[in-house]
Amino acid sequence: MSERYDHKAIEKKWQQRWQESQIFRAQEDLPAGKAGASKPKTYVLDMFPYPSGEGLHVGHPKGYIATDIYARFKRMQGHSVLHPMGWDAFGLPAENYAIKNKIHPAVAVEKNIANFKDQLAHIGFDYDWSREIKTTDPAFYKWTQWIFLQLYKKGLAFQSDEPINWCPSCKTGLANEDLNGNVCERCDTVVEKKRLPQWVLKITDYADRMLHDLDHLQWPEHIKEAQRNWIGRSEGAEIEFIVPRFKEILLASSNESKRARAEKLFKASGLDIKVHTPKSLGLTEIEADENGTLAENAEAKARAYSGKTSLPVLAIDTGFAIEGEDLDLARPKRNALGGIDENSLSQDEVGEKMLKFYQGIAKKHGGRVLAHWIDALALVLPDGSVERAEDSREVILTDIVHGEFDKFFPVRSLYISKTTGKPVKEETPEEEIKELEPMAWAQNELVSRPIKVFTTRPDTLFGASYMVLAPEHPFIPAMKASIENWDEVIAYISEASAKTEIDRTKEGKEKTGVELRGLKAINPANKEQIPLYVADYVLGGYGTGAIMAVPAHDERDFAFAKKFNLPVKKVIDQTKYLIFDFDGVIGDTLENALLAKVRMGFCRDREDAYQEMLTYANKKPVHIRNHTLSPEELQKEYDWTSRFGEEMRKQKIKLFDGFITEIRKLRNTKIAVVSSGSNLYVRSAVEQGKLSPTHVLCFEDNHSKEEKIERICKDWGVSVKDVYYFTDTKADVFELENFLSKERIFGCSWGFLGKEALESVLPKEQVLENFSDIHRVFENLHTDAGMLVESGSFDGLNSEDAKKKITEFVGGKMATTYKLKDWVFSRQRYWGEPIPIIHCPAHGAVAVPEDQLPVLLPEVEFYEPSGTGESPLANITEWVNTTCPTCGGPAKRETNTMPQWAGSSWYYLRFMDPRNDAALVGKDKEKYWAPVDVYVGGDHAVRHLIYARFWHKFLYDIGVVSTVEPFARLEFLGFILAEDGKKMSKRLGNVINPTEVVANYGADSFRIYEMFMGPFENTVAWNTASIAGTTRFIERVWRLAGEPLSEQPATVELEAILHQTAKKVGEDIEAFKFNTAVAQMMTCLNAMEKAEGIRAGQWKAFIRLLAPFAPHVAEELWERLGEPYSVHQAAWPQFDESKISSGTIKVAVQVNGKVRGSIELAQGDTEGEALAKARGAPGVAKWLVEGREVKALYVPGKIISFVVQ
RNA sequence: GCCGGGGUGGCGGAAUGGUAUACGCGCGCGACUCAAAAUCGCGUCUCGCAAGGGAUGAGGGUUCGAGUCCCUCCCCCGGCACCA
Repeated sequence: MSERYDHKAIEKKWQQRWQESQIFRAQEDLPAGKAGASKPKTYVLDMFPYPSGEGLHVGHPKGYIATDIYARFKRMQGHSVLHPMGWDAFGLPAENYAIKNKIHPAVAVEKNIANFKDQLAHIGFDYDWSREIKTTDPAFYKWTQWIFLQLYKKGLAFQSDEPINWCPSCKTGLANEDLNGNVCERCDTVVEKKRLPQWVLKITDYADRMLHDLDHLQWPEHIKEAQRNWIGRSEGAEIEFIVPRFKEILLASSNESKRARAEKLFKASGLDIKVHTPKSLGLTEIEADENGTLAENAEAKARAYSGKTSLPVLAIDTGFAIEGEDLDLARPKRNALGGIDENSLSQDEVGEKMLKFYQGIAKKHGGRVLAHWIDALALVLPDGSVERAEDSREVILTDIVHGEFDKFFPVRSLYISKTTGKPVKEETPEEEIKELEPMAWAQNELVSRPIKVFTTRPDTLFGASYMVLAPEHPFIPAMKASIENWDEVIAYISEASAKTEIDRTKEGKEKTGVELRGLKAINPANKEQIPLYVADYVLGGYGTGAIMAVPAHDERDFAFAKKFNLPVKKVIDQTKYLIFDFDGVIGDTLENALLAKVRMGFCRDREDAYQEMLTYANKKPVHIRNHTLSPEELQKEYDWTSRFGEEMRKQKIKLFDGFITEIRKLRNTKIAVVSSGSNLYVRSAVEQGKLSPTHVLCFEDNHSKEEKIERICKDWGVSVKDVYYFTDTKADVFELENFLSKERIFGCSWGFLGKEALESVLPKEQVLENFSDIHRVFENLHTDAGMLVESGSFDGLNSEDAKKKITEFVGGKMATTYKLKDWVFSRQRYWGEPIPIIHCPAHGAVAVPEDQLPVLLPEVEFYEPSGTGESPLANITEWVNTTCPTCGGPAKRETNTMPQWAGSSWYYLRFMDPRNDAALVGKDKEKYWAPVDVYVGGDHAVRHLIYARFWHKFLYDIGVVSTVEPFARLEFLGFILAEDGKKMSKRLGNVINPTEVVANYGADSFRIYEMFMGPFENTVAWNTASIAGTTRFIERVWRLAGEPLSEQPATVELEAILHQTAKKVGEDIEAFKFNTAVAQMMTCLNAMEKAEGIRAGQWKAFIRLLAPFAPHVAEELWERLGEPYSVHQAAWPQFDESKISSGTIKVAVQVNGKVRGSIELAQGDTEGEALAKARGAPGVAKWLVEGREVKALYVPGKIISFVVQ
């Protein structure tokens, strides 16, 4: 075989043969035979491409090659493999392409698909084309529509006209996921908010499950993290703050005790409200003539009259609320209405009269009429809109219309029935009546307005010193009448809404905002009145659109507070205590005493210190650990510690120095020293200013050292009250426990006594044993958590506990919010699946009956978007006009279409059963193939995957699929950049066409090159010059195939390499480490070229290993070896673990950590033999004689290591 | 800012805590050739004549032994980003 490898001819030959023989057709090996011979299955899937007009560049096939290799590998391992391909052909890009090139999108898509398929064909993929699908095929989108209908039936698809993102360039609404920040991801146009009727899918219902199930998926961490980010779950609490509406309130009753009681109750809720009674104001009746002219009155400008009680209802300055459900309506006196007898008139007629009366007053008195006059009325504002009167006390009236009283006058009794819990009725017996809690008074709608906030830190509630509302918060217009600086506020709001979020961010996060003057909120925890602001750093779309601001414990709030000079109140003490038992580290042993002398600089070395101590011992007894030692005993002790204590000694010095270093890094940490104070190390550290203890804990069994401790405290600057004795007297234990009950305490000790003591009073996890623990606990802990201070009865609690307790205390509830928003599912474009809904004037939105699916996308001549927010389909009257499935009456079709992501959210299911007419996937087939075992792709990490997971979980819930997750394993594909390191694009002219590469270098070479470029998930620049390497590799294989095979027994070495290769290639393919698999095959080839001879079995094994990577050349060589077609159906080579090593092992020999030589070890060598060989090894012996050998280490198969001194 | 992943020759990159730089590209030298291409062989981190020494972003720690584990800092890539 001396001819050159003719890749063109050979590739063509086998590509044809594969197609004809259909060997890659996926076959369900259904366990129908039940003989138990069911093959394992593997479903390998690429993210199906959108067939763009640009065609494929070399980056696209990278993933396809990987799945192709994987699929071929699995097939050779005896799996039944599904490896399909299809087209994601709906969507904006296809439509925009069509508009630009003046081709119908359907035509363009067909053309592009043909082009793609042609390009793919040259690379030699094993796709099962019999299962090809495309999302634009009615037989496919019938089921996309079907899924939509199921969602609709379960209430998960609903209509909404909330403002959505509108791209003025693409002329369609977009989902949040379709944006980059605030610009359309397709055209970089800044999106606008537009109110359009939209279909929305309730993806948020699945947020928790999608989050939770991520943990079980074999996906790259960064993709899981992106999903978690996007779902953005945060746990916290919803808490209501109330904003009082009035400074003064008028009670309907003139009962003085009631008045005092009301005032007291308001006060208890933090409301500073003056309560009046008609009597206290000296008001009796309204005085106005029929023209609306009010009589002069120093305080009241009018009075009114009601069926039961005469009372004034016109405000003096600040407005009033009226209590009492028996109060109908504040009415003018009969003479003010022209002396009519109301009873002779109908209610409407009375209304007419009163309307005129009110209008008269409004006209005469500057048009200002205060609320209670008009609680029963609605206001027509200058712009024509109607507003509820009760919210508009200072609105200028141009007109007043009569309204339904009950609807507009929400009076609540301050008394409720004990049994029903409802406001009392007149006939309710006294003993049945229960007064509402103070808070309920305060929360009465007449008295206050609530603002709900979401916070993750309810534990900081006592530190909330102001509130901030998002500019779009509805509270602001609702309270317009009470806002003193309305002009300023409305100016800020309109400015903020004109700014895009990008602008907001660009402005360097400089905080802006405006106070809502005239309003105060009540902090529910401490009843303090706090100001309200509107500021754009609070987002309308997240949480409740309002926050409580805790500047002391939130960065953003802090920045804002600083700018607006707002109080910062610290309520979390982040100080942590570290209890440290120094005596435990440097205990009272001889060794430590000696070391202390050295460290203190009194002695040169240990020996020196000992001599000094010995001199001392000869004069006076030496005390060590409460023992008195004679000089002889001292000598004994010294010898003993010299022998056994060296290691310990070294360690202790390290420990102590290390500890001091670490502890000095700690901030917000108070250090309690456990010490009798005699320890020289501690003293030296304190004296050198390295350590500043704040507390001293004395673990002594009596107070005998009290005096000494106090002296030391003085030296150290520790207050005596911060000394705690730990003795067995109850009082002391109590005191210590008191100190230790602060949960920010950690103990650290290496001494037996100290450690035991600490463990007896601290939870085990708070007793630390080494520096890294200390560091972890003190630096990496959430710095925001801590112990509560200045928080009333909650002082001393830790953040975690306080969260629940404070939330409960203020009547809030624990809540969870998500960043994920419901999926805006309508597109005002032509090229998408029609939404199968019919709008009937009588029955509203009606689902198209399932037997009428698919709703075909009509043929049109003009498919350009209208730009008005109407779909182009709206103009096709013959399509739009239909009949209602419910009543048969005339109705209109929904004209919006689905987004591009619809089809791709379930297509992987269709591949399992692509031609099924009765179901989107047959149950048996689904059970056989699901889930996708390996899913390969890049990009789309968030959107496509989140949408598909959502739909899949829904399909699971309605019993269509049997797995909770669609993609068991995901492999992320790194992109290929152009040779210039930039993204490949037609515009930059740096696109490399795979068809050309294949033509020049061959498909197998191309495939191997793409796999060999680097780790699969890496983004690497294309380098045409480097393909030469893989081309050479293929050609060398070809050439070696021309050599005669050997009849000789295989050499151990070559056999070993082959088994290693079989092992590594298989493992690497499984792990998607194709680059190292290729490297191993190259190594193997190098070895085979150098070998004396290759046996037939070895060569055949190699060809099979190569087959998934280079299917054409492998197939050709396989045939030439006389083996039956096809190599891709041959069995994957097994390896023999015992043959992986070649009998002798080369082992390195280290001396003091440096490699000095290496030896050959035979399989059966014992440790002794190995060490003996190593000692005699060239280059090693010389290093061993130079020093005293103290340690010899043998790690079998790895290394021999000597330590010498 | 937060989260995730990284930082190793001229380049892409290899390395269960065990001889760093496998494999490939590029480059240099040589063989074959009239010559070129192709192919084959040898060499290719760095300082040093050598013995040896030094290098995996910087610094420190643990270990007989660290690219790999721990800590601090710097830089790059990706995601999120005023998310309460």
